[in-house]
Amino acid sequence: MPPSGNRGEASGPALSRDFFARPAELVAPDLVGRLLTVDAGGADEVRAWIVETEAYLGMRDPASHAHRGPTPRSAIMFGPPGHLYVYFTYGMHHCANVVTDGTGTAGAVLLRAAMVESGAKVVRGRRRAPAATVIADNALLRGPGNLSRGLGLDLRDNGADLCGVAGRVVISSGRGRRPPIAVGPRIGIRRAVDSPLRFAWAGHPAVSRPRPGGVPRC
DNA sequence: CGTGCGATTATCT
DNA sequence: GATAATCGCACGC
Repeated sequence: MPPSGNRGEASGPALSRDFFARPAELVAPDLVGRLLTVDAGGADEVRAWIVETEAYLGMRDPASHAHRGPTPRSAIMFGPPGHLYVYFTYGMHHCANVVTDGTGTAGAVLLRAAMVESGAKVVRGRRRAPAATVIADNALLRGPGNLSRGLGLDLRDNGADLCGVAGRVVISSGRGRRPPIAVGPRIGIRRAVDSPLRFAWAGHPAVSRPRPGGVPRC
């Protein structure tokens, strides 16, 4: 149960479209520490702090789905910033991205992990764990597949506007200091494996493994 | 601590 | 027909 009436204002204003209209490698670290809200005000509301992201640089990035130009799948990344790009992979997982850069220039930030702030019960209901297994709060939204599953994001959310008035998904600025950021190479890709485009909240227990470089152990 | 593997299907060549 | 921005479990050091 939410402890007390912590309304949306405590998380700061929603990020504007201008925030996303920058190169993905700048937006990605800037999204770490922001608050993600899904289904605000509804019975399934979930709020979570973004703790890990990766930047995909469009046509100049061999690892980006947009590398070879627009296709039916990648077209959304060439559109206006501040929208969701959700894709299905490995026959069973969805991954959620935020579209960046200006209209006509492809770019995206993959949301890799988040820490549940409220709505953990809703998330547990979506994660299918083996019977008698309890998933720790830290692990509920750890990994891009688990994050999308736990937040209920799938292909129906592809193209959703993050900056609209009544959108299902909103990212707000948060309050207080920016968290310390650790940087490392991206995970699970076959090409451009060495580019340091993975960004994480340094030392945060909800970050997926392996932890990016320079993070103090424990 | 690390590496390896199978599950399962939308998307691309 | 091949691939894949994953996950969780198995196994070895």
